[in-house]
Amino acid sequence: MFKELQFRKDGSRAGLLKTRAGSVASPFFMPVATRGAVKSLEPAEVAGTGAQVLLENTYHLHLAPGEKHIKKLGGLHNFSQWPGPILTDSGGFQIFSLAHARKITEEGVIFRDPVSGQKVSLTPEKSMQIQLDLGADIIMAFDDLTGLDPSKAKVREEQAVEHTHRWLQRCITEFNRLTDKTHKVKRPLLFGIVQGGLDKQLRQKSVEFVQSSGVDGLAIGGLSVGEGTQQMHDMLEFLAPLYDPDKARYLMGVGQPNNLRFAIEHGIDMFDCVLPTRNARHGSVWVTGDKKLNLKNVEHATYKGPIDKNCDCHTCKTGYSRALLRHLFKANDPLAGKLASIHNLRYLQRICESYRP
RNA sequence: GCAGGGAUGACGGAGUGGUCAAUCGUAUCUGACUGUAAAUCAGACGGCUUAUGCCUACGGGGGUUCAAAUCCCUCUCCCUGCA
Repeated sequence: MFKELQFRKDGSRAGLLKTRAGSVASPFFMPVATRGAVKSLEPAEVAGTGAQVLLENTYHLHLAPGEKHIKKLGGLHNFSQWPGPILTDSGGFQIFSLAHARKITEEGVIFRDPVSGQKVSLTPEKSMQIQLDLGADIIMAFDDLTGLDPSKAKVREEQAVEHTHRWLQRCITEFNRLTDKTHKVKRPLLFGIVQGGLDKQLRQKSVEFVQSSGVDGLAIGGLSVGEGTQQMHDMLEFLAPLYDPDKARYLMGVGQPNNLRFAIEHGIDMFDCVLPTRNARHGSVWVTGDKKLNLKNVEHATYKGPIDKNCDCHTCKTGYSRALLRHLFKANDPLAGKLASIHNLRYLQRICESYRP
C-alpha cells in the first residue's frame, strides 16, 4: 500500500501510496470537497494547485444527493469529475462538529440534521456501505471524535477510544464482507483512526490497536480540535516512533502551515483541512513566512502587487493584485474567494512538495 | 400662496418629556476560522479616553421645564394635496 522511498534526517519521509485510482506521491495535502466539490473550484483548478487526492464526506453526501443516487450516476469519480483518488471521511467528524444534534450509542450515532431536521443514523456498517457505494478509493473507518471538554474529558475520551476501536472491528468485518471476491470490485484502501485526545497512554494503546488490525493506513484523529500548538506537537512527537513504516499516516484535519511542516517532520504522510479554502473565502491568505494576510483590510486597497510575489499559484502568476482581490471581496464577488482558495491550496501543496525527492 | 406631512449619527430607518450617545439594518474597520451546519461568525463603529468619566450631538435660532431628539415659537429646506 505504502512504499517508503526516502527517509530524511529531518524526520520526514517521502513515498508512494498505491490506490486503485493511481499512486500518490507523499507527503500530500487533500483539498476538502465535502459535498462533491471544493467550494468555488473546478476539478481542473484544484488539480492545478498540485492536489492529487480529493476528500469528500460520507455524512453530507448521504444526506444529499445520496450514495445510491451517486452510484447510479457512475460513482464519485464521474459525479465529481475527479479521475484521481478520492478519500471519503466516514462521518465521524460530524459527531464532533454536530455535537449538539446527535446521540451516540454503542450501535452508532443518530444525527438530527440541523438544516433539514431529518434524523440520520450512521453505524460503522452503514458508513462502510455508503463509502463503498460512493466509490471512494480510500475509505475511513467510522470513529468517535470528542473535543476537549474539560468537565468530562477523561471519561468521554476513554469512551471515544473504545467506540473507535470496537467500531473499527465492525468496519473491517463489513468492509471485508462487501469487498470479498464475489463482488468483483477492486478493493479500495481502508484506514483506521487513532483517538485518545491528549492522553498519551490512550494514544499509544490506540495506535497499537489500529496498526495491528490489518488496515491499510493509520489516521490520527482528534487533534486540531482546539488544543494549543504545543500540545499538538507534543503528541505528534510522542507518536512518531510508534508508527509502522509500511502504513501511510494521515493526520486528519490539520492544515496550518507550521503544523504541516512539524507533522511531516514527525513522519506524517497525508493531510486534509478546510482551512485553506474556508479562510480564503473569508479573505485570509498565507504569504511567505506563514504570515496571514486579511485581503479585506483597507491596507490592500492600493496594493498593486500579487498576494505573494514569491508564489507560483495561478492567482499570483496571472497578476491579480491585492487591490483587485480586496475590491472583489468587498463587492461580495465569489471570484475573490476562488482566487484566494487557489492561492492557499497552492501554498500548502508547495510545503508538501518541498519534502519530496 | 393656502392646507397637511417631514428633517435623527456615512446611508436607510426606530424613538414623541427623564431609563438616549440614541433600537435595528446596511456600509466601514478589526479579529476568528483546523477530517466544512461556515461566501460564516464575533467585536468596534460621535470625540477624548483606563474610565461606571468628560465634551459635543437628533436641520438653524429662541423658549417652556428640575429635565427636550421628543412640547411651544420662528427660520431654512424637502414631500403631498389645493389654488
